Amino acid sequence: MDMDMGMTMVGLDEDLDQVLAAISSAGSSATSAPAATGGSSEDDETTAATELRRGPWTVDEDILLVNYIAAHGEGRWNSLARSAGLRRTGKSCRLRWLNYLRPDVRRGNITVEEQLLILELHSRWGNRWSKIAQHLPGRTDNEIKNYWRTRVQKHARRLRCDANSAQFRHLWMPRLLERAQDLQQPAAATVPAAVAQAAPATTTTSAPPPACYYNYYYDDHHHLAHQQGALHQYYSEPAGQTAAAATALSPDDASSALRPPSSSLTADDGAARYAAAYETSANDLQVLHQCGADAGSGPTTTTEDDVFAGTTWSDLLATATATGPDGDDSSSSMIGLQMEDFGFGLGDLADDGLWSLDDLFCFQQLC
DNA sequence: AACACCGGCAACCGCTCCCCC
DNA sequence: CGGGGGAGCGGTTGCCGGTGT
Repeated sequence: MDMDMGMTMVGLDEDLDQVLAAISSAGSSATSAPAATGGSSEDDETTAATELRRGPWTVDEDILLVNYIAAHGEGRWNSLARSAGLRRTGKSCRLRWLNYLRPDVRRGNITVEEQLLILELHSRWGNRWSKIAQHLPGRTDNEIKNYWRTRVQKHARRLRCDANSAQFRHLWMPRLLERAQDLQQPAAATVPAAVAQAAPATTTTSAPPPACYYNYYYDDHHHLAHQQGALHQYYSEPAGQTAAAATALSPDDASSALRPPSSSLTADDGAARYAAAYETSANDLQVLHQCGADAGSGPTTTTEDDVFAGTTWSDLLATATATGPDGDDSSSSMIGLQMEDFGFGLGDLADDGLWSLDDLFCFQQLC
């Protein structure tokens, strides 16, 4: 790739900090001069006008783009790029805005609940990343695509099956449900299973998040959301919404470190756990949905074949679990998946009663 | 300490779709 | 109805940082 490696790399949170700091200190003056161009003579300006920049975005370019969109709005990307003084293609500007600078972009770890949704939606739609992203507020198609190509396919390789196959979903979804339940256990510990299953959506999200959640949230989301709120005057997000979202977020790779101590499970315990896991996941997703809807980025329906028209996250996940990957009502649906489907009981699990990748791998060998 | 390898991810490319004239 | 331009989508590339040797 012929990227200009001499320019400042932009792509991490600290770079966004630079953008914000620059905006706060320079104010609107940043819009007057495209610092990235640097041309002083007419010849230079002519050259600058004709040569398009490629590669990583600089802080100055981000500032130009953000300020211009804040003032004039999105759309007409080619003319926007010219008007903003950016030596970028319209496509590049659009991509940068949608995938990185847009105020409602949520970055950071994909939550377990989001992973479940991605897995289910991908089974339904395949590589329709933008369509899948519509049902994950704040996530971009690019992020989901990268997540799928890197992590999901990696897991599939380790399990020696195709990431697109029902076989992989049968193996991986219970694992994700289990993790979702694990991450909810501190808040749900005092709630009887029957009550938890019948509880309203807010039940599992009203308690303060565990410390690990809060740190994650503060570091990766609140911090970012707060800064972006300052950056974009037209963007405001009530603190309560982000706080609610914080309780619903969980680290993507909290897996083994967050496992509870060893426990002995009965078959009934297992069934209850899966049901509870499903409930808490759905509840969390509903909270996320509510936040996203309030921010104007919740699940939307734009096509006639959108099976999730007018649904909440709970409905959405329930729909996903009630219908098989190919639209049937087979036992391959998520919540319909019972341990006996695998031909062995909970007693075959590891000592801690949880599934690990190794567990799954061993099971895979048995199939 | 130096090097190699690999995963994650931002960005680009090519294609298709859609809208306007 | 057809052409042109803009927008969007999915696939791919290549850099960067972390990790292993």
